[in-house]
Amino acid sequence: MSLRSQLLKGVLEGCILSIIHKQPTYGYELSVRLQEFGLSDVSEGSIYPILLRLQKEKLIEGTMQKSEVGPKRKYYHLTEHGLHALQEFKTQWENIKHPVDKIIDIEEE
Amino acid sequence: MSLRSQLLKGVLEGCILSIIHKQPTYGYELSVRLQEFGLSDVSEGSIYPILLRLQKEKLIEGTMQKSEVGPKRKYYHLTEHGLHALQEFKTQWENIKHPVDKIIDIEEE
DNA sequence: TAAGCTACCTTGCGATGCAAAGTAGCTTAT
DNA sequence: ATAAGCTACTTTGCATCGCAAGGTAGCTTA
Repeated sequence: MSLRSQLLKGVLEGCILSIIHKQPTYGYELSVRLQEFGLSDVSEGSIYPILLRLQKEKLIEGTMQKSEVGPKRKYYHLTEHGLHALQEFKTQWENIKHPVDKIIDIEEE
Repeated sequence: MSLRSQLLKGVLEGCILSIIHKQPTYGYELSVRLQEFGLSDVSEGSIYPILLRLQKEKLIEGTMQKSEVGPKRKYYHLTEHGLHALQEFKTQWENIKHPVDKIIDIEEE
């Protein structure tokens, strides 16, 4: 398991919550969106289990909808509970990001 | 296991490498240094296993040294291999940090 | 001599990302 | 028609990591 995969732990879940919050999205599109944002090579084997887990925890809800150009899609949207989880993620992310950035830049002291 | 713990995966190891690189340090002091930087409540149960793992992977080397005010301390310093690992961590951290910050801030689009 | 700090080590658990393998609908080329 | 290729979702099991919990022991001070 790569360093990148370790660093993504918890992060990926938060990113998915954030993207879905902005606009209801389905799994396959998430991999495209993540790539656009710079998180390339996030496989479906990562995304779908997260979606199922988030649904199980009642943070998101999914509904199947017909597509006019392909197979049916499962669109997910955030619940009230999921919104809180997103805010909690943002807080924790900032709480870690700032110390880490400081620690990384201690060379020019 | 908390969200914070998940977000720290891989991160803590990188931070420890960075602190040791700046100046050879021993385990107990690391918990103090991390706290000063804003990573509070990082327990010894997290730090010592990481140090042993890093040593096993030849990224750091430790030597026992007498202290004039307490028990002996095991000071660690980075190896050549460890310096490469630190640089790799910095790169990966930036590669993830920037996309995540973008994804988190998509609300005001 | 007891308390309290310093300093180190070990074990086992829970959570997560992810590769791998599978199913199936739809579109386009042959 | 039918094969190829894309879209789209699911499941299983593994590897890894942070960390709580519990333990050992030296040193200093009350």
